[in-house]
Amino acid sequence: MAKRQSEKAKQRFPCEKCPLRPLPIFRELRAEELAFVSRFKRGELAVEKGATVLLEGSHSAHLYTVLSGWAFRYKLMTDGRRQILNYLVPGDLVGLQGSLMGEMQHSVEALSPMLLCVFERGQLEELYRRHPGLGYDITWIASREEQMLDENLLSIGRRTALERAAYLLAFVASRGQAVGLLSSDVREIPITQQHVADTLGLSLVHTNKTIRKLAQRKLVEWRDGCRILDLEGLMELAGWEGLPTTPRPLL
Amino acid sequence: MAKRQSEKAKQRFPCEKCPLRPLPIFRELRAEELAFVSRFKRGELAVEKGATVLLEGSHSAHLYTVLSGWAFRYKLMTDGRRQILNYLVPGDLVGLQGSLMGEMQHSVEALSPMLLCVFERGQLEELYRRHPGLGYDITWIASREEQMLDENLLSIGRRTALERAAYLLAFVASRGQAVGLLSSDVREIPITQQHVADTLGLSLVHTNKTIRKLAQRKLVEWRDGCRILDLEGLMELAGWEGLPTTPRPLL
DNA sequence: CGGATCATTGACCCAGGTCAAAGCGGGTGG
DNA sequence: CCACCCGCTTTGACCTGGGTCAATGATCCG
Repeated sequence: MAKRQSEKAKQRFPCEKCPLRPLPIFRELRAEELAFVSRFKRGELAVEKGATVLLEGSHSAHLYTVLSGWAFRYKLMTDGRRQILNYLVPGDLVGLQGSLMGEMQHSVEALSPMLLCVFERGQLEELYRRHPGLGYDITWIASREEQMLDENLLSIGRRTALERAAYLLAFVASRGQAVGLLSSDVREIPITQQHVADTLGLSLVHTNKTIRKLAQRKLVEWRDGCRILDLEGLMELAGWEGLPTTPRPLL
Repeated sequence: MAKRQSEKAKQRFPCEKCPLRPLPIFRELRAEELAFVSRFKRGELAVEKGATVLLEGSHSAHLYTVLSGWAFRYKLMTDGRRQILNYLVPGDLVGLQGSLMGEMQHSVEALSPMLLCVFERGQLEELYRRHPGLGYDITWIASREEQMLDENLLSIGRRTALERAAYLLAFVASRGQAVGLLSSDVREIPITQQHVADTLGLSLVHTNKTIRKLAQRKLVEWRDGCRILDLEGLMELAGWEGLPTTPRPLL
């Protein structure tokens, strides 16, 4: 029943048949809102693994939603120290800060091949004007990001290395799972130990030794990225309750 | 032309004569928006130093704006470890997360006597519907909080103890200064070294030794709270550019 | 005067950092 | 098919930034 793509095929996934929307975690949009989002969408952008989606200091004219794949947000210090701030999975907004405040204060890099829905920054105000409900949704999404950052801050500030690592892997796996990035087919989170180190504020060497301990406890397995063996075990070790299950807005 | 206060005098600062609004950092509201905010406001709440304004896990029916005073947001782990997430100064929104997602995921405590403007959570949707511009402003504020958290995360994750302390004090001082909490009269930030420790993810003892080093360098002075002697020096030590100076929305 | 709350200091210890050197595929050019 | 390189992981040896414990001051307040 797949509709034949136009020659240009800019949009392989029109919003009306968005593969994400049917997922149970996403709140349904009203018909007119969906129609608006659909017009709001400028096209799709495919990026390769390792590509920089947005660069700190830039003034991108665009705003994105992740359609598929993994990415992460990070900041660099002038001497090269890197801090990963959060991970991005399908349904997440990319570049909202830049859209609201002008300049990006962090960079975004793809962890895997990705597909992004492209929106125009300038039309955000119209979105708020025409569909306040969508504006509310965007605030909701920003607020949820804030919550995740709070928890990450708690983690880096107050958890031990082992707890931190357990928390991070449980967190990323939960988020991936919620949007279907992890399944019985695909079980790996596409990150390296360097990513983990730069997220947890640890050195690469110590991160390796810490992950090794998690592996000894049969909580994870590390071959070609990270595979979670025992999500509950990780959560318990970290003292983490898990993600809220409330349905969330999309786009 | 001042209107006589009613006997109850719930509102000593009606929005029209808000002492904050005239400050140069705040964007001006249009007349009808101001009128709406004014009706949106339920009253004022005075809390004492040390009081808990909002508690993690609660479902407050209210949303606040800080009118005067200092506060901080924090999370606790079950075993008592505390992580301070951010500080609040006049103009900041308190409890937005709770309003959007239901349950508060962090607590808020007053660092000094405070005055808060009280709004009703349930009316948020109406605000978005009737005044999309205000909705946009709220998203802007949430996004700015996100930026601050990003920077704090970088700090805890990648800066040394000395850099972290310098960053924190410069950061809090800058924010206080921007809204007139610090002046030639009042020069102290009302925090204890325990607060600093719980913000930076350090022990109290080490925090003390670190602050001592900053004092030796004549960057700060610690008598009865923290007094900043050399803001530029702190910023340089931390490798921090300072707060954006763009005008921000209020309420 | 007795108790609180904070700040300060010294002695000692350990989690995590740094340095250095291997492993271990996978890709690629010869 | 082999040699070599590259990106990533793993391990060991050693060191240090920051933690823990314990005690002492300094104010303030009732």
